[in-house]
Amino acid sequence: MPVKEKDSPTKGEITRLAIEDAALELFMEHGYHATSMRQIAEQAGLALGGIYNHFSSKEAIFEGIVVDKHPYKKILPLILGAQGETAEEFLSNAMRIAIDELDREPYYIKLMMIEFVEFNGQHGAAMLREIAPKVLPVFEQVVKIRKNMRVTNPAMLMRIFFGMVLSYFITNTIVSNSIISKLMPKNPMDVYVDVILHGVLKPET
Amino acid sequence: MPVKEKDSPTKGEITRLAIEDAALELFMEHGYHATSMRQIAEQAGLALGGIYNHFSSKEAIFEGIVVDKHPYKKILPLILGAQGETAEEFLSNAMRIAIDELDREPYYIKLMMIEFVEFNGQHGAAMLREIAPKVLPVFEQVVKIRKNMRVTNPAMLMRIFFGMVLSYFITNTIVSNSIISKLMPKNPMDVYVDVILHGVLKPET
DNA sequence: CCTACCGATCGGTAGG
DNA sequence: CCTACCGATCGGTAGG
Repeated sequence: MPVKEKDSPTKGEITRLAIEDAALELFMEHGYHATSMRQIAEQAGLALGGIYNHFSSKEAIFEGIVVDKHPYKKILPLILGAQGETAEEFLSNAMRIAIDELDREPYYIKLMMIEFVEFNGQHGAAMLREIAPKVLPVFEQVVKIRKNMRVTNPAMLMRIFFGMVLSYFITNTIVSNSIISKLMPKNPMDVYVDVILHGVLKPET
Repeated sequence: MPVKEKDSPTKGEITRLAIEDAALELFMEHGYHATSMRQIAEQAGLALGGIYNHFSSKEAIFEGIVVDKHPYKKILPLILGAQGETAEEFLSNAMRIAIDELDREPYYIKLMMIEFVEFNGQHGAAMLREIAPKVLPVFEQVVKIRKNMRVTNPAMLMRIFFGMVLSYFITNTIVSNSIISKLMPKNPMDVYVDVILHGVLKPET
């Protein structure tokens, strides 16, 4: 008799995951509409019809990925564990953690952009409704702990933080395909973190 | 005899423009691959086959739009004309001009993202090769005029400037579809401009 | 610039 | 989970 592990995935779960992984890879490369169900099936190692035992449609695969692969589940605990003494330390650490993690698994940024371009942000708004209540308190804490902040609205601070990470990744992709990458400093991430904290100007002393 | 205006567009040019405008609208709504040549033809008011008198393929339409509709032609002169006395004034003005213009014609941000998602940034790198030499000198000037800047690398400053504008728009779209828009300040653009100049922290005085 | 057509491929399903 | 199939639609073209 085989040992029955409580949390070992069933065969169905394995196949479902294989389909999601295959689809994710193809979506990343070509976007949603340019990826066919036949390509996904082949990449996942089963026949076209087999997919429909696990997902009711192509869009259902996309939605499954958006939910199952969301990186905030991994990133949020890391950020919560990385409290610094000052708000400056905390924000700096948090931003590095987020960028590092997304650098290691860059798929999600692109997934968000696919959603934006090919679905007009339908799933994105729903996602935000789920995540915002969990992430917003972190920024409320930051604003409360450190009194002398320029940005005191927690939602706005969250937006700037998130937008900054996004902007780092998009410009990073554009720049790395270009000759002007040679003109960049070696540590663009440090510069980004520094700018969000202190701005591009030196204070007038 | 009809008066012959030197710069009045020919009938062919008018049709070509109508095709580009129709395609742009559809690309904005559904992305590239989800838009069909038949939809473009219908929207432009001609038969499918007629398109091929003006464009050799669907991708050629996209490339035509990327070139013809590029907003830097409109934005760059405005920015050059808006010199402020200090670098702070100049950067602040430049960012407002760029955001205002892109707000009035928001198509281009989305076009860039379509390019990123569905073409993996192929045309984007080519575009950058053309634009960077014209825009980079502006930032070189800024860095030269104002000595006490935190970011002294012109290419990096350009990247941050461009990324900031991008981040403003993407987060703006996400937020405006969401309940958390109520939590935002009334002037998010002012906050954005302030942050890029001075950071989220107040200086330690 | 349109009509009528091409082969290819699409998402999805029936039946086993 | 696969085989074989469906109708619909795709980008593109020939011929006028």
